[in-house]
Amino acid sequence: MSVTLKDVAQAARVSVSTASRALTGTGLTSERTQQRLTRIARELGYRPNPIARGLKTGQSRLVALLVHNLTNASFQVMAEVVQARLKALNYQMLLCIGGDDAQAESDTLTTLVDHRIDGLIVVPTGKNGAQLKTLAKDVPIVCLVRRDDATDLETVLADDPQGAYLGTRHLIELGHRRVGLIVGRQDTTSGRERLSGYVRALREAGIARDDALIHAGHYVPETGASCARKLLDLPRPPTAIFVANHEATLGVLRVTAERNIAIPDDLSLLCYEDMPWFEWHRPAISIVDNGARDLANLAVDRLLHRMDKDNGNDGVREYRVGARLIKRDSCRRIDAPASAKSGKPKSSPSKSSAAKSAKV
Amino acid sequence: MSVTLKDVAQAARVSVSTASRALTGTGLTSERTQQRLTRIARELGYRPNPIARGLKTGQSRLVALLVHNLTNASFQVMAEVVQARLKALNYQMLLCIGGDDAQAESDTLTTLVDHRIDGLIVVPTGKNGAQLKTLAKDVPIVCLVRRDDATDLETVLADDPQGAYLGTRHLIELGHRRVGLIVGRQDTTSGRERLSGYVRALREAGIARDDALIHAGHYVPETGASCARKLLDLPRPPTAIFVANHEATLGVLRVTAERNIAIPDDLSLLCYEDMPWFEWHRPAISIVDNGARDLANLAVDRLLHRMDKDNGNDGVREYRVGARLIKRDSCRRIDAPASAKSGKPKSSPSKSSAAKSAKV
DNA sequence: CTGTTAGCGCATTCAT
DNA sequence: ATGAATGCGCTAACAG
Repeated sequence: MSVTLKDVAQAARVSVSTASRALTGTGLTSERTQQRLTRIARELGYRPNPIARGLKTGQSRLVALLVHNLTNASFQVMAEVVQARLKALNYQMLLCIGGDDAQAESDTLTTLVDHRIDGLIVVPTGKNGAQLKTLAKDVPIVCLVRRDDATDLETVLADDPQGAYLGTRHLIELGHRRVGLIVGRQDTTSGRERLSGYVRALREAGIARDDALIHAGHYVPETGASCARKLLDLPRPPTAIFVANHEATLGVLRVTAERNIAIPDDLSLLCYEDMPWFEWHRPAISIVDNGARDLANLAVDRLLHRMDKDNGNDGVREYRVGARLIKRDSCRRIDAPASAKSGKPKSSPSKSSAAKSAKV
Repeated sequence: MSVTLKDVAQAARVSVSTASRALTGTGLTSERTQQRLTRIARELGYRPNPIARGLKTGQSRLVALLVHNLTNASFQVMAEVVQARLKALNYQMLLCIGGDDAQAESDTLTTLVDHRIDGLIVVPTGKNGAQLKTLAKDVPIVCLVRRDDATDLETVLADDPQGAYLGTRHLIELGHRRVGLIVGRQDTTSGRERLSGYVRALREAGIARDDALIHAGHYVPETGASCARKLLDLPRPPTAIFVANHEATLGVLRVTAERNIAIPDDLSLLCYEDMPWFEWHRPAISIVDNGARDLANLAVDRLLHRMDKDNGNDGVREYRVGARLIKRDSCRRIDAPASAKSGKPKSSPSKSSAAKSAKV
């Protein structure tokens, strides 16, 4: 079927080992045979068999990325980035989707090491720490986005405390004193950290924390919808909502639409993690950018580093990729904390007539 | 490092071959040793090495999916579906992203067969037909979404002619006589077929085709924006736009927003291929569902079929997954083809008051 | 610098 | 029903 090293060797009248050395460029062959072999190999259309090579070397040229899904925009760009980076280095990406499920994660992990992957980037569920720890002895692992507290693996995290802080502070600076927060499950790193950033911004501004304004939930649109309703049904509803649970954003928008709440006129909206359509949306949605692209790149960097030299457990550390506030059009300044609006019409005719007040 | 078959054999005091037979369940061993070996293997934590096995059998338990990107919602669900299906069968998915680039596709393809993938599902660019044809001799291949005309590979397509027809007819039935079409590049299967479906619906309705209403372009949001502008700047702009170029949808929405064109009051909008946020959007966006999930499932089915028995080139055929019209809220009935509207204000209060004018 | 030998872990042929 | 032997394609000692 396909030409093997043996074929090349025979054609060149050398031994297989010489052929191997020449083609792998170990520098242990004469310049001449090196070039000759290379040429012959090319002519014959020789392609080394990674399987055979892998059996010998214990390497597979396979690197796995384990994420929860491909619905989350951050995971999408991470997958794209990782795959692009790896391809450039002649690695193939094994993309696995764990659904944030402990069992699925566990199964996948064992299968992956079975396949002798050369490296792994994983968004851990946090429930298979022991297993991860064990596997880490055999294969370089980098955790991404979430930390697995039961391990001491190299980890690349978003700076969620900072991101949530920046976002919240932004809203406060715009005059909002009642900022609703819809955040992720508190058993996840990001969920907890974003809450903490929010709390800190409040504290710094001397605003009392009001737990009625804080809702944590699963990473699904429905969470956004139900939490938004709860917030808006409050006797004194928030003037701004910070949706720090990416997936929940859709649900929140749905509710504001249902209730004819104009953004940003009636309510300021700030979301976490960018999505392609956020900036095309009307109004363009302001966000706290978690830096998905940079997170992925850094994770790859770190993984390659550990794969390269066997940097054992030395220098295992945690990295943070800073968050950035990207102001678009979904947050507005408010003066009067509540009560009647001054409402001068805004330049945006299709919007609620109350628009203008936003500006001042 | 890890326990090998040899270890198991030794522990069981049998030969490696017996161990192999027992564990692979060839039925060529006594029931007793079979069970005994299984038990011992489990106790020892034996995991077969796919690399070694692959070297022998020529199989890798690896199946590749080659798509253009992960931005397109259809590709996202396809990746998720393929990966889920394969995982259940103990295959790993190699996800490759070709960017709709001929060179990248070509490179990727060779790398994949190097890795001895057991099967391939590919959304072809259409520019590497010869190569695909060659590879198909070595590995089962199923084309997805696009056909590569230079090959005779098993292909799973969306029923784009039907989908575009259904969508266009729907708009016509709502009273629209001037339906703008923003469609994909005409050098792609789907681009051509969607145009043809549109044309057919027009013809059946006795509406003359107006090329000023038809725009084809690359699969990017910018296409949608520029094409939408051209359409809306027409002396007699369309009363409905059918965005049959998925990626272009964002651009179209941007323009309608910029211009304060209310949907569906001023303009009906119908899109192709679903996205999670379409139904959360306000107004919820009506779509022609290409059936991404079913497409992927069928592709996997066909691939498995060919992988299973070596069904050579027998029964190579093309499959179509029917499209479905999903009516939501972005299309409305119009009565007067042109002129002043009878304009009953719609239930959508937050929309522009200027809405009407766009109509004429 | 090159050829010979050995073996990675496993499946499979051929004996028995 | 089982063991011994062979080789998948390649790399890596070990000699020369």
